[in-house]
Amino acid sequence: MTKNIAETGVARPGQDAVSVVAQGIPTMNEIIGYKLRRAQLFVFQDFIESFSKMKLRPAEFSVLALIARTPGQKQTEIAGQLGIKRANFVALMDGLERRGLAERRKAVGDKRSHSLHLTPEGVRFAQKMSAVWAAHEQRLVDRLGGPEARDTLLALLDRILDLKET
Amino acid sequence: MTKNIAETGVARPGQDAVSVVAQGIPTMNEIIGYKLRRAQLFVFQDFIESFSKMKLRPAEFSVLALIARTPGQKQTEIAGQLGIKRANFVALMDGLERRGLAERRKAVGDKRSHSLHLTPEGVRFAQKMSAVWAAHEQRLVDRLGGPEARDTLLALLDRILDLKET
DNA sequence: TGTTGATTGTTCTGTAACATAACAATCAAG
DNA sequence: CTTGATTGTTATGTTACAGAACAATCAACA
Repeated sequence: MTKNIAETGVARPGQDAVSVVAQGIPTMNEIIGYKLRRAQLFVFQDFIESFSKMKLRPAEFSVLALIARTPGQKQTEIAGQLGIKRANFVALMDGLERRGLAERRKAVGDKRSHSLHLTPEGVRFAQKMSAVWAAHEQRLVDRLGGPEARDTLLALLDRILDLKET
Repeated sequence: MTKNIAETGVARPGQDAVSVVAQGIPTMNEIIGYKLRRAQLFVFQDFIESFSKMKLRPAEFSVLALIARTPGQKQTEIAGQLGIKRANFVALMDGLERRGLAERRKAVGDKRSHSLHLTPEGVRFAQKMSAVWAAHEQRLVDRLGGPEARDTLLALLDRILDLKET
């Protein structure tokens, strides 16, 4: 019995030879986590480029979107919804406040907490922001092959995320 | 005409009141990049916990898997396939070599480059690694609802990644 | 009322991932 | 043999993220 290339694993190194030790070892294409990470990196790349002119990062976008939709929430609430530690949220909010887009107001019933709101300029900013985002999102939908494909993707991602513990 | 809660945006702050400024502003659930990131974080979390005992991080896993499948490739080649800068690859490979799992050999035709290989111990390690990974991956497939759902997900992620720059 | 334990925002600190620039050794091509 | 590109490496900086600790404030209760 003559050993073939795959068994020796020495010929044409790095070309298309596959070693014997590859038994049961997955290809990168089969790994959900890997594909997920690459796709997320690509999407974020497009997002960041889309917002380079507005100087807005993904985390800042999500904070503004949340405040715009339901103003008056406390810092911990917003941070919690986005999975951001409240310690790390401080600097983020500082930036938005310094840029005059959002502001902290003393919460009425609780002197510890701050309720978050958009400034008038922040409202205008959020409108432009949404338009830029819509173009970005449309680009992704095009790549996916249509709105149905996007819905399918979002539903699958929800299956991974839903029922976190149990 | 009486203004309702949504129009004033002041009543029951932070509960279910939705401000007027929310026109056109997306919910987090509609944002592909956001869902993608949350899902990727969740999957990596499960991955990291699965490999906490073996002390193996995702990047190290992928490097070992790549070397196992096609040994003899140069550092830059492996790094390139994984999207890792060759500068950052050095420390990663140092770690694998220090643990006796992989090794750099002088490439035959090129005195600059190193060809990467698994040690005998690295081969055994890669086998166990694959078993642990299989369990992790199966957990994800279960969440997704079956192998077909996984295939659909991977296909959709490929659509995002393929044809990078037209 | 006064005390105790939890919560909120904050600061400080550390770690890991990632990018960029520069360098010596080596290659490849004219 | 010279010039320009490539390989691995070091050094450095930036960013995201986690944890501990703290003062101010709240909520509950003896």
